[in-house]
Amino acid sequence: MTSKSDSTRSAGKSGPRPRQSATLRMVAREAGVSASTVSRIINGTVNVSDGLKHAVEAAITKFNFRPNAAARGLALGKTLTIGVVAQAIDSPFYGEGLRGIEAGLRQHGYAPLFMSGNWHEEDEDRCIREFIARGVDGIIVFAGQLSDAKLKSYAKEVSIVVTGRRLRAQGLFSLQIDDQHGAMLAVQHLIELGHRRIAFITGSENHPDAIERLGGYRRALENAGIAFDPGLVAVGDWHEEGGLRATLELLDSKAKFTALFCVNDQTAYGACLALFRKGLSVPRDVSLVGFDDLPSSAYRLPPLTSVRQSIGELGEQSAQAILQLIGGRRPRISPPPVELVVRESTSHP
Amino acid sequence: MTSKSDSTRSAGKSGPRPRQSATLRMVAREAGVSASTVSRIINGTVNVSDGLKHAVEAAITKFNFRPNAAARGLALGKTLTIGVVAQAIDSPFYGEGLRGIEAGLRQHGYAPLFMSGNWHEEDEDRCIREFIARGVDGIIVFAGQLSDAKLKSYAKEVSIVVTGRRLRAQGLFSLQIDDQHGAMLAVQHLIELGHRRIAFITGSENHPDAIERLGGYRRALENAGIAFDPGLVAVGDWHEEGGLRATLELLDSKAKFTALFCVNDQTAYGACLALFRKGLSVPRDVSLVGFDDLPSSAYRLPPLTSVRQSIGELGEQSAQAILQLIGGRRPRISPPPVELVVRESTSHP
DNA sequence: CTGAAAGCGCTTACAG
DNA sequence: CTGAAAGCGCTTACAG
Repeated sequence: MTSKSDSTRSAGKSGPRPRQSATLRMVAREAGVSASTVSRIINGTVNVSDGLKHAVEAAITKFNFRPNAAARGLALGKTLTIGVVAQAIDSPFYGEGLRGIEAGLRQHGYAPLFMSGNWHEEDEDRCIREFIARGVDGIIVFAGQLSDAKLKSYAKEVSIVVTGRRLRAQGLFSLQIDDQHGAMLAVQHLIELGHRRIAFITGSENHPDAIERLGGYRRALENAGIAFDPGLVAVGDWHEEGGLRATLELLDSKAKFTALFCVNDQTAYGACLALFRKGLSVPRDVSLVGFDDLPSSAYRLPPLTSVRQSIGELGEQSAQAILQLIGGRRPRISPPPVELVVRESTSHP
Repeated sequence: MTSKSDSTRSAGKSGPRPRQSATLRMVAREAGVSASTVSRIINGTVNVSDGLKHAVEAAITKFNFRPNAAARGLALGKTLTIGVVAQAIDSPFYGEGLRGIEAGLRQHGYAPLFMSGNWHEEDEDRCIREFIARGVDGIIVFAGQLSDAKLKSYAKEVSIVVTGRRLRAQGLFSLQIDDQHGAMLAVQHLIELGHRRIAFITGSENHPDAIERLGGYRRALENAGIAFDPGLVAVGDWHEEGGLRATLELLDSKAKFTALFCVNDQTAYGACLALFRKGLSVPRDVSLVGFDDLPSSAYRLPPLTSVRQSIGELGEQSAQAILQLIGGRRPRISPPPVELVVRESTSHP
């Protein structure tokens, strides 16, 4: 960065630290046995006398020995690592799912390797290749844009669990929350309150979750004998900004509505601000429902009615599923239920 | 889970998939050279004729070869992996930093291994041990509770970059945002608007960031000749809930204040709801300032004035720093600046 | 029950 | 420039 001579000089001062942790051999010598024996004791693949066991354990403690993961991985052909294609590691919504994955894996000695797919097919593809190169034992694709075909093809090389779509194939398991049902709960709630003109802001038009939620919206209307009006649907971007923009569009279009269902909470946050800017009050002028039930949603003004999906649980289930798949078992797991959480952003029209 | 015979049966049907990716040897044979040569070509440690190079590249493409990371790690003594002790992988604030780390590392062929420390000394400790066992090349401790002594001690085994505190030691580099300055910006802004009775809600009492921000608050008051009143300080928990509770306490205590500075945005969200519940309006009755400038803060009602710290940039810098440290260079990096973002939650008293 | 040996897939001095 | 060989640290049939 600065002058070359300078960086060279400081390199001389503090060179790279040697990684000189203890090895199996050192422990074995200390305990007076062979490396094989130590290995077997550590892995519990043998019964030994208490004395020996104690001696080995003492040596392990003394050296603070922990088996080298790379060596073990190489010998075993597995790494106790699961690659996780996270779409956006900083998403307020998905984060909880990643946490669930982490928790679910840890119980079994596995650790997740997270990489961001950025909702971008190419990036997700790169992640998966990288994971395979790193020899992960399995991969969890937490939502995303990858084509079903590609996923199936990778599943021939490595076990894969994918969330957010329905897909069956050898070595592949999918787990999906019932988006359509969730959307129906939201819209039915509005209908029960007496609303007839209910607008909807979707995420992106081609996203499976968005399609499912739109489907639920339409079905709920239909069940109530309310005609679907395309003029009441606007497209956002899953974020606050899109919600703001889409709501302004809806408002400008002069379409009349007394309630607004948003494809997710972030969109609803944006919608809220748009309504505020136009001098409209929630829920007095417009009832508002989101989807996801983000932690913050209970603290909005007013607290937001939303559809809760336990994404954390979905993460845990994904972890279980991939472990079962790796173990050669076909997972039998059904996704966590969705549930409507009624707060103060909805009322009678 | 279910009946034993059942799970055994399905195991028979779809056993664990073999990981049979190509090896160096296969590529070498295909290209008609030795494994050494292929290795050298891949690593660019040799100049070869174009013909040979093409032959090898063709073989690599044909087999879709990617070097086995465990083997390479074992041979090289490094893994191209950096362990990251994230406190809460699902935090709306820190997530952006993790993303920055990921981006910063990728540019150099490194990948992060994230684990959650949960703001819990024991967990953080476990993470670090696990990382060392996995042979990571370096560790980034992204904030947390670990004692300085422990950190210094680990730094003898592996290079460490830690954020959120100031600490110097061999093999260790720390990076800290200027919390005190940020807090001063916030409080000065309130003072300039004409506020004299300014309350503060802190996070946890012993957290370094909280202490620094409290310090900034006090200094700004002092600079303006306003006496510090302990009755105007309440303790939250960094989350909405604590902000809500602390604000109610403040309100119930009958302490008079026209402005409220919160240790972070999530706390401010909670405060906002508390004020609303008490029939107070922001900013008419109380001006409100947060800290962090979460993406959602621009979409609060009203949009929240906050102190922005570029946590994403901090993540990137941490990545650069750890790579430099590993390379034996002493990092020269100064943390990203803080900046006040004025929105609509503050006004004259 | 336990040890010596081979092997996991790569890299890199060491010789040609 | 290129190959054969040794070695990274572990696990696990294979013999005793």
